[in-house]
Amino acid sequence: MTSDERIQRQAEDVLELLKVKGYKFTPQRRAVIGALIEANRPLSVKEMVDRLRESYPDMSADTVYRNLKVLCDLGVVSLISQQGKEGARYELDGRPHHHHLVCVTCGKSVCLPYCPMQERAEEMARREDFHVLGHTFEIFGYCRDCQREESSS
Amino acid sequence: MTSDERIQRQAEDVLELLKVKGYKFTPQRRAVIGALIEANRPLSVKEMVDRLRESYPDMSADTVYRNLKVLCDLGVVSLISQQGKEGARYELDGRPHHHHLVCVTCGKSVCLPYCPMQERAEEMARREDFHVLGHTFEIFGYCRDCQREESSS
DNA sequence: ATCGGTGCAAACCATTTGCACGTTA
DNA sequence: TAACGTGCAAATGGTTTGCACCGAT
Repeated sequence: MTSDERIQRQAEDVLELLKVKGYKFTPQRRAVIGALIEANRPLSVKEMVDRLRESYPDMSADTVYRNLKVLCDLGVVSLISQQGKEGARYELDGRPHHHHLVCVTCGKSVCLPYCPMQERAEEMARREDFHVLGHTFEIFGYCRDCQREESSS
Repeated sequence: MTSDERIQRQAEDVLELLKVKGYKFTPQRRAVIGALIEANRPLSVKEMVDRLRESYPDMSADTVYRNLKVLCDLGVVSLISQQGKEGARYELDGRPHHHHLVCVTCGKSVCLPYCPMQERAEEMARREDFHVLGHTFEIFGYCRDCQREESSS
């Protein structure tokens, strides 16, 4: 199974899930899902809106927010914690658990197929009577492109 | 050296650093530092303002923001990435490197004297030509108190 | 035809900024 | 007294909400 095939299948899964749960199909909703699939990395709302407006000039940010909320509630999209203030980033779930490298300059993030969560951390949480829901792990710094700009300026 | 002594000494270090760098001492600035020291855990700006207004009823949020910025620039305070939207949290640096347990309900966070950052992650970043500045690791879930409320409601 | 979804505009909220005044060094 | 720091008020920017209309089922 190629990466494209996997992604395509996932798109179908999402659409199927929406149907099952009684959500309607609208071009906008389809486009939001499509944007996340095509990007294959976390996108900020602004990035999504910019991309989407190429095909749907009237696409409004609220619609993107509302659809992201629906997709998060369905568990097919995850909110990546926001480093800096460029707003939140979202990515499609369903791939193996992983984390991110986040650029502090441009905000772009790339996937890091690695997870540092370990038994030791779980146990420390337990000791605090803390009911663990999940965790975040992000490495931040300058991405390739922003290092270039740094040094050339 | 007790924990109190260490903290006290750190307070002096901070004040000394401010003097060296040419910053002025104001009651507000002193109070912001004091609040972080007393809390000994990450505080949100709102929490700080609430505490500070007990002694300085006129304390304004902008002053807190401005002082936090100064302290961050000096490297004595760190911004903890914000889980959810209750605003950012800040904590005094200088203690051993650690991470946090963050409650998704009340936003409170407690320190986790553990760091999962490992050579493997560093290397993956290097492979991406990513210039690492730092990292975040947070475990989120329900704290003791909020579990109680969950079950009793 | 019904009800969910959309765009628009306004509301919100954390954070930042401009400005005139007060305070520290 | 010369900056710097402060409070206030207004601006900013991401996100949410109210509302009337439109389109999917």
